[in-house]
Amino acid sequence: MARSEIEKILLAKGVKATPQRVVIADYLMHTESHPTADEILEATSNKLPVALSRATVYNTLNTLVEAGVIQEVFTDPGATRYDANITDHHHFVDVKSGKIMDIPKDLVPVLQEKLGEKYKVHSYKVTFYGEMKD
Amino acid sequence: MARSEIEKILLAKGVKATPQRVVIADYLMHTESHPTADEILEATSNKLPVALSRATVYNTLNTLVEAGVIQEVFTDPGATRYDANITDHHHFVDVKSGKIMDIPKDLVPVLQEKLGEKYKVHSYKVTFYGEMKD
DNA sequence: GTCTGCTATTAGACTAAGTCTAAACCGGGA
DNA sequence: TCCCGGTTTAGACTTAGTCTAATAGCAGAC
Repeated sequence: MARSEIEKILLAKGVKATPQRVVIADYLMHTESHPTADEILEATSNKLPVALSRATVYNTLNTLVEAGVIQEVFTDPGATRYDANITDHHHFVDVKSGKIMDIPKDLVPVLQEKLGEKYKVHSYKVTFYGEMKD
Repeated sequence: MARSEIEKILLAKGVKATPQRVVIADYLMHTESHPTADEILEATSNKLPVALSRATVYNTLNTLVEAGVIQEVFTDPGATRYDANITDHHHFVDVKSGKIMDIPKDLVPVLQEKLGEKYKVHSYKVTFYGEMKD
């Protein structure tokens, strides 16, 4: 994904494409991992003439989440993780390595009507815990 | 559930039944909510002649989780929540109030074999987000 | 071009959740 | 009784994340 592509995505979502935002979005869209804010800070700081501030990383991540460019992932305690895969999907956590894998939505049957009348379900997330076989 | 019942449960799980532990387990087993450590601290502090220390609450919760007496719930960022319902079950988060409801396991179809050969699933949790109808 | 005003970025103070440490406190055996 | 292990404790510490107030930078008006 070229740099200008990312600018287009940001603009299309109503977010001004500043260098800091482009660098962070670029990093997230090219990683398979689900990094924390600190990992993002470290990974992106050498991509700009001046290192990003911690506050900017958090500001930017929150802005991108609100704009629907990225998603937050809550699989475990501690740090929030971020995911540029904004299609509706689930997660698999490898309990040995802590690695998180995306699980396509269509592997899991539709669940929202399972709860019955009392609950109006907006969305649901499945988190699998286990081990990868290799 | 009588106080002595809780002592029995703790002992059966190999945990010494100190007053602090009994009070915390007792509170968790009698609440429908999914309290945070701070809420537990506040709710239990008047149940003993001397208020519990924060460290004790965390120590105890971790001990009880390891012993399988209670479960941790990760539905949102911020504080970890605790649940004395240790049967396999899922959660519904009311996005308006933040309240968390238990969803019995049998409302959700079996999912562990859906991922195919590559993944060995130990467990999975479904978190529904939406609104309660009243 | 330059003024103006808004938004973004920044360093660093601050808050909140949780862990760690070292000391004191038990309670059950020898 | 004394000892010894586990438990509790206050408070220091760590870490994730927010807030604040100042600065930087850009886009439009003139």
